[in-house]
Amino acid sequence: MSDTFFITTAIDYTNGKPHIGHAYEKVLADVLARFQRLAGRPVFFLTGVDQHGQKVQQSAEKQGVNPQEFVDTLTASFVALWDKLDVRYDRWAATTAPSHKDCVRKILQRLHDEGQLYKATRQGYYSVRQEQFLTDKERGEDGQFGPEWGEVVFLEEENYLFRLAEHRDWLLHLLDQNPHLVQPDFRRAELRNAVEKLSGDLTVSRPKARLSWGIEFPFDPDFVTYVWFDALVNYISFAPGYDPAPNADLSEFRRHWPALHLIGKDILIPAHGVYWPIMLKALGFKDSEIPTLLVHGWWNIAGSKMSKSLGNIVDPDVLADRYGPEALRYYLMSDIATGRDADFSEERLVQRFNADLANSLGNLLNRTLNMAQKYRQGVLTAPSQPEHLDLVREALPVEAAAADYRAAFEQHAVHQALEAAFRLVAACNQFIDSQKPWAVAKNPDQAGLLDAILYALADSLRVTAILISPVLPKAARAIFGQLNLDAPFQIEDARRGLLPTGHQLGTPTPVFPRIEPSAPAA
RNA sequence: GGGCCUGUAGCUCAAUGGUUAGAGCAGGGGACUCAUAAUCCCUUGGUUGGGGGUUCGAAUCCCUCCAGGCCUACCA
Repeated sequence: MSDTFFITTAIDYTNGKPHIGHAYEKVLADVLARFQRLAGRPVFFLTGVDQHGQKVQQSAEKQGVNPQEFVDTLTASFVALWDKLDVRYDRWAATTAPSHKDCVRKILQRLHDEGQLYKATRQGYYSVRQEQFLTDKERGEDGQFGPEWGEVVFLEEENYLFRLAEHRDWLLHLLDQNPHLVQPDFRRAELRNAVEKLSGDLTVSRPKARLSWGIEFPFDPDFVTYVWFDALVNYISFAPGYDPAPNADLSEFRRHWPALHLIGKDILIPAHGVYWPIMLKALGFKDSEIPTLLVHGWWNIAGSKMSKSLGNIVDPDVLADRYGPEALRYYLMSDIATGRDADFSEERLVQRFNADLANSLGNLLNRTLNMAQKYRQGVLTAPSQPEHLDLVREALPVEAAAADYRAAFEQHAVHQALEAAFRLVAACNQFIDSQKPWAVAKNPDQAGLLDAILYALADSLRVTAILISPVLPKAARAIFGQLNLDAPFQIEDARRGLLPTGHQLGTPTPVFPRIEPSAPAA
């Protein structure tokens, strides 16, 4: 069992610019990774891009550049966006990297040697224009292939196949024995149904004459590998210490593996739920080394799927520029339940930012620091009287919030974790209004009470900053700055009473300036 | 055609078969002045998609229909 939290995302296909779905997945992975770092666990976060394949080859030809140039340009736009959104990964998986190609070839060679790959002839109808085999799905009402396919010819083609079907029962058994392997559980049910129907093996090659932009088979230069043994393999080829040789020393690899694969619901079946575990099994992975799949939902636009043809693509780059990267991160994490779909709304992004961040948390920080400066020159005194300690303990549920927060994160329920953090914020605002520190300040006899109130508020803000830090790392750091703290964030410190008497607070500057509704909209 | 998921307040979501279905936001009213025209209090708002059934009791379990989504399949 590994001690590292190894998280991966899907690697994005470099045939178009990143959209909001790409951004959501990477931010979610980043947030889960940051939470684990906060909890003191070693983290390895792998993400990247899938650069091979026919669409890339075609798009590059259309632009008159070579495929590598084409993918380099698009890859740069992904890298720049993750940088802008503060997605902090540990390694970048780009499938044209020599080390990756080398690993893929070794895996293919090994599976070939062990009889898991075989060559077979396939025949069927082939669209010359689309450069793909057609199934009966593509037939129209009249049983004919429509004009969109252009010239359709009957073709016979040799290809390599991977022995998938023989592992079907193993996979069924594995899924039944390890319910946690696919989350949420309704996705597991879906996958199980699909596995039960599994029949036939998997084509893993394309003849080079038809597709040149790919990894060549080491034992047959007439073929390149087709997506599965290229893209999926990134999870191990870029993992620390993996070596596909049958008797390799995998001790370093095993300190990291197995991974938590964060994927979208569109690629669970068949790629990640069927092909990938069976590929690993064929490579000698034990049942306990099969990775967990965390399947997330989609952001719809006004109830319908985001798609190029509908022209409703949401550009995360534009949103980050318009509202700030952290406003976008907060919206993406707070307004969807992990695993479910949600509706994307720019208006709602603004609403949530203003309500939660500007009005509740930002204003709390501001009013707390202002009062501390006005009444105590920003110097804190820890409460000592039992009645004050009791008052604060009863009013501000610091430990409960932290506990709920952790429990939510263990289930990857980021939105619930944020809710827990904001329950503490709400309690602080209520506490201020009920205690009326501005009135207490007028009575010198109540100096101890005022100190206790101000201390509890500053201390709670410290805890809140820690709790929001996985989602809002920059804002959390800014809050720490105004509290005059520079300690690293750690979940262990999410408990009350860690500020020393005499601690000098800083002065307030709005961390979350309200977004005015009149601001330019889409 | 088969399978799976979803449907709860205007919006986003909660409710091991068990008080009168809750919370946040939005809407309405009020209070306060430390604060980013913020905050706090009160409040409007529901045939839990429809219809049957099981039960002392159903948002929850069963059947059926409707709407949306996803997967899958060689009927014509």
